[in-house]
Amino acid sequence: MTERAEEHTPKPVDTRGLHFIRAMVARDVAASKWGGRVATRFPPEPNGFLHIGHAKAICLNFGLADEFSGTCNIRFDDTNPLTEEQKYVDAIKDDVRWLGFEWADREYYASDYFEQLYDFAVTLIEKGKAYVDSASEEEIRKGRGTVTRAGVDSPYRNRSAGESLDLFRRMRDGEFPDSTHVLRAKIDMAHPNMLMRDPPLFRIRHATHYRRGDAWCIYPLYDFTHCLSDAIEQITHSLCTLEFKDNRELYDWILSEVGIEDPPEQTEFARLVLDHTVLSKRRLVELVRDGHVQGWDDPRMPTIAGLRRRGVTPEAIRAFCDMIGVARVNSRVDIAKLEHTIRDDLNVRVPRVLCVLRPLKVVIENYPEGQVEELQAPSYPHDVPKEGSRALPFSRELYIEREDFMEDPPRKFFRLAPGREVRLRYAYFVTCTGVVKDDAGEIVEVRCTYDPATRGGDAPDGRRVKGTIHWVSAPQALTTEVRLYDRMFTDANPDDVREGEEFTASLNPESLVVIDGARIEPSVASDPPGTRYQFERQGYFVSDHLDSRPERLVFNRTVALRDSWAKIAARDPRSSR
RNA sequence: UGCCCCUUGGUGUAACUGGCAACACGCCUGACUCUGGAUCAGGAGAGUCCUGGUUCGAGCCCAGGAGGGGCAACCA
Repeated sequence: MTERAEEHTPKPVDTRGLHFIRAMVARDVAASKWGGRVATRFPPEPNGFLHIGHAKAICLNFGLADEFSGTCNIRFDDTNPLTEEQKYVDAIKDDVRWLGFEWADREYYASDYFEQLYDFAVTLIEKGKAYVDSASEEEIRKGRGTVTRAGVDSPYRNRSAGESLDLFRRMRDGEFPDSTHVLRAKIDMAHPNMLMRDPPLFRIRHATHYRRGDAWCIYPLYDFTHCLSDAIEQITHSLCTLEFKDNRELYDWILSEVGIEDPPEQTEFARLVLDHTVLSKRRLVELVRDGHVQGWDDPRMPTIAGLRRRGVTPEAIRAFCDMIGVARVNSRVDIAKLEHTIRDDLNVRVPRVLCVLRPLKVVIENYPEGQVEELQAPSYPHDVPKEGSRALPFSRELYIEREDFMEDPPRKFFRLAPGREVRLRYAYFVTCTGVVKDDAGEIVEVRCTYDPATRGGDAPDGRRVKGTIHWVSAPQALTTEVRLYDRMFTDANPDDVREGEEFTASLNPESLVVIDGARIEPSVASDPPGTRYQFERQGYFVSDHLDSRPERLVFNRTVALRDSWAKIAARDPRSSR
């Protein structure tokens, strides 16, 4: 509960269960603060791709607007011509829309406010609250002092408003090279908050801006731009991450000095930190630049584009953001939560299909050679309220998963082994009669017999089997490439490294395992790229929207299924040997 | 050696103006099952960073301490 929310609360609002920002907004609305209006904004800088941390901010800002019948703007915070590009604004808009949020015509750019920002700066100079400093960057940095020592006034600090005004105008006119002058707020060089020690407001940058071209050669800095952009757009609740906490004092100072009425208020929340990945732009850039991944949309990346290519749905991401909540505590979220929301969503959404990742040939000795029959298989399990089915060809030669057969099985292994009977999903019961090995002793073929009476997968005599395994018919199956993605880092916190080590030290060498000769049932042949499936007993997969071709399907694993057998095997060495 | 923020099961959060710590993820059992999936039922796991204080009563209030984080770009 914040002090300011409290003083505006005429009568108690039931805020139980709401996170602190929703509670604050609920109180503000009840108290008719800002006339009961709620206006938020999502303000990315177009200098990179959005990641799941941004998704948290997007869900928060757009979500609040929805919940309180308010508005949420998208605003590009584009005040640094050196780093920003149009391609990033396009990608960002695309990602926000994909996540399911709409800003209608409320698309804004800080760079559209340059003129107004300039005028506000003039106001400040005239009030004696800002001055042009002609010291070098080096001198200014030194003059700022340290966290434990006060800074010292610049020799230019007391120059007249008239002189500063003149200099500022000439800065704009392009008379001076970069870094020769800078406009600074005049606050207090001994302020305990470093940000209040006469922060720079406008700097000279002879650089072409991706939107404004060469119209400007002075550019406003974040602290000056952000609060005023919020004010211009009449934002009420300006939400940002914790590291901007100290900036709030400056935010309020500027709005107050410039005379903004009913100013927006900044509230900070903890940014998302996710296990087994990195979310800082710097780190993400390094991964791309150094070739550890194939690009910003590499399915291992925590970017929206990466998650999307990985097969994650926007609904899953939104559910995840709901689940993790919003608070002021720096915390680290278990990636299992993300995986859970992904499975939870995909489970009721996507059709089931049979795909054998690592094929092992099976010959059904008593099945007529050359015969092919079609078996009907439902696309969804009974507990998923969806309709659909497809035909599965069955023949004498099949493929099963290599790991579903063991010549000498351990305890609790319910799959195929010599003498054992299992069910081929949707098909028949088969019993293993033997194996064929190559010269090296490797099993290259499993021999079985089938029980024709179990067609469809049920035994008329009520006989039961412990295992059901997936399979495909060898002649009809499609050979595909399957990319198995896993968490990008083995360490929960890649940045927590030993002396002299890079964060890349814990890069997971198996974050991508490419399987070349997987076999999938033919029913998927003509589905469009980007179609999602559950490969039964394996996980959720999506056909890669860039690389998958009708003649060469490529699938990405979104997330594996929960695997309690793997847990048993890992826990009990005798079970897995 | 300054200013600011934070501290609740393994993890993320909740607990209206103080009233016997709840939910989710994860984990473990069992049931069910043509996915070792899903579902269902049950369970373990914190006494709320520490020490004092106020109070009939403190996770919530007060004091002191400890630990974590942010701040010294003409980045955002």
